[in-house]
Amino acid sequence: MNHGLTIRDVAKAAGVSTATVSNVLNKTGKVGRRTHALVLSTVKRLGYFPNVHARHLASRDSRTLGIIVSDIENPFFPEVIKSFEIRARQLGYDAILSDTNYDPRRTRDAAERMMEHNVRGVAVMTSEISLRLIHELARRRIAVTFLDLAPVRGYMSNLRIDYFSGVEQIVKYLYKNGHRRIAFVAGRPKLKSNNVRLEGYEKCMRDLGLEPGPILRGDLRFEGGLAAGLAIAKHSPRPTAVMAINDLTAVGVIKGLLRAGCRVPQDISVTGFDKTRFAEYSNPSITTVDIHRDMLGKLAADALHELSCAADPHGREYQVPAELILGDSSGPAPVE
Amino acid sequence: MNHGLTIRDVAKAAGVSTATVSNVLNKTGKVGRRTHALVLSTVKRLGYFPNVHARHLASRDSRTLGIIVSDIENPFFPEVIKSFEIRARQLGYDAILSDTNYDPRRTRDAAERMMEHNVRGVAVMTSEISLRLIHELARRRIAVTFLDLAPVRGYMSNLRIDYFSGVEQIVKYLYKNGHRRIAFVAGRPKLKSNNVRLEGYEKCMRDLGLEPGPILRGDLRFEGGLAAGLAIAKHSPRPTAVMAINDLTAVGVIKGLLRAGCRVPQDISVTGFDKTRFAEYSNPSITTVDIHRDMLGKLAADALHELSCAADPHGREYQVPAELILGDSSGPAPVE
DNA sequence: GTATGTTACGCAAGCGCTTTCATTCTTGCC
DNA sequence: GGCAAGAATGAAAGCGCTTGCGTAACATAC
Repeated sequence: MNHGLTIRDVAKAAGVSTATVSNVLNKTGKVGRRTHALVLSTVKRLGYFPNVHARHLASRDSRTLGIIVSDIENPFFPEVIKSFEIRARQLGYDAILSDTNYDPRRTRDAAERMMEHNVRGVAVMTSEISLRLIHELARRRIAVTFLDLAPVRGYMSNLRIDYFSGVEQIVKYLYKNGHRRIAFVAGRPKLKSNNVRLEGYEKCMRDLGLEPGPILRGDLRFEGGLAAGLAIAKHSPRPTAVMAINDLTAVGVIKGLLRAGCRVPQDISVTGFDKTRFAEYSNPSITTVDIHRDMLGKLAADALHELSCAADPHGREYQVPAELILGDSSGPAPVE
Repeated sequence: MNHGLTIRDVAKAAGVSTATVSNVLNKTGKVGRRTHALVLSTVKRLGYFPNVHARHLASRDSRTLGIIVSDIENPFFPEVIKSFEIRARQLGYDAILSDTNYDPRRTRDAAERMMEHNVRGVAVMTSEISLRLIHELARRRIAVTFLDLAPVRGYMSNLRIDYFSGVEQIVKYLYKNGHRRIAFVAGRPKLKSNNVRLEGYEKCMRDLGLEPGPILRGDLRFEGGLAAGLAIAKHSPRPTAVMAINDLTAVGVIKGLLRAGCRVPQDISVTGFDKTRFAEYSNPSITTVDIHRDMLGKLAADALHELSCAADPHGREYQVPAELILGDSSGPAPVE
């Protein structure tokens, strides 16, 4: 299947040894100026590209980082992936991506793929991963970063999004605008990041002397938001504000409310979370929380680099701030 | 960097040769039942995973397909990527993804990455690729599929989305609803797929005895649509319908129109293209055209598989149909 | 001129696997 | 029981590259 040139072809054409070509390509600085230039021009003239597989095998180092996400179609991930890849490349790594589609079996496959590729590290951005796999990765000394999941250990770092602060900012903002009955549309009860937000909401409400609720079930998607929106419109007494677990849910909630004849934000304010493009492009645009997804990908790559290079790796916790972004979906509570 | 087990460890533990282990793992059928089972259980017990790099090197076959997209954050791509990867895996390939961010230099990098990885084939889903690179790929006998771009040749197939039919369906639908002044918001003039839509619009309009225009410049993104929407609202005589080059543009157009005090669809109908989630989740939801992105990814993988396996490869043209999807952003033309 | 240090380069081993081909083991049959 | 044919297994070469080490070439100091 390989119809390309080998390093030997280049060496022969340049009249040097393969070692010299290799040294030039890897910039080890062991080659003289003249030879260096000669080799480089020969490489270019022939259109030679080194074979990564051979390179990785010989150097016993894949210089590859992996990223496992649960759903590339979830607007949360593309930006994370992009910044991860850009940062990985800057650091000299190749990056490979696996999508698990929220399926534990495919998460297994993804982790195995990472092991087969002998990656230096892998950013696990899904919660469907089993403890067994995590141990397997640790056993092979593959660096790992998690998202709001694991305690830090030798080869494992953790990226912690400050969900609580984000939720707190929303609740306080709504409170300041006169809202007292604030509903919450939840996501998947099994997801830790979801629960953090839900619990944060409950705590903040109580701290302000408000009774949490109603709390509706969602599914992190448009459909769940839609159903919740329809339900909230009929709820009595009707909440004056709805906090949705994420933007997609908020979009659904708004649609449901509009369909039920409620105006947003005049009758009911709605907030989202995550600052996806939906928040900006929605009509009305959505008040949401920016959790800096681009920083997330970059940090993950940095963390993996650090872990995999350290002689005595020491997992760290990275904190990613959350920031309230005001949109047109929220405003003062209606006078009663 | 490699702390894993090798095939030799497995062979030793099972008391067989490495050749036998390899034969078991590759299911060549040359190994007896008893030995087969023994090896398999040993592999499992030890937690062994073969090293892809060594495997690819030795077999001279990467069994890898690549996909190059221009922007993973563009909602057009994630679904394509996903179906591509799923299909590739079904066919026994590893899939690698590169994002070019619309940058010709990064497109170069991406193509080089594909060569370094010795991929069997690559799906090029961006138009920033140079002829030189295409030739380089052909020289290495790497199968290629393009999106509405290249003529088919030996190692190259083409996926053609039936944009014309999609545009035609929209124009006829609007015409039937009484619209006579139909504006168009274009994308990037250099993109062939954009021009096909624009020219299709002009032709359809003329065929119906209508004068095309006004034609506004967009950028395929929200911002361009927003500007166009604001401009159209002031246009005199005001169009009763706006066809946007894609959904994101349509979202912007709607926002612009609303901001300028036009109601959608009562005053002006708006249509999009591509059936991204934005179309569905927008308020109002957008009348758009489904170009079956999932089919696109799957077809690309199939096409590459076919090309790379054929003894005498023969590029083909694959046709992907377009389908009108009605939303709430369009309706009868206002009576004048 | 020899001894010493430095730089530039080549030799060759070997990364973990596949694959060819030779060898050994079964099995059936006369 | 002996033998050929076929099935099962192993030995070893080699994929394209990196890298440790050795050597040649040259400059410098005595």
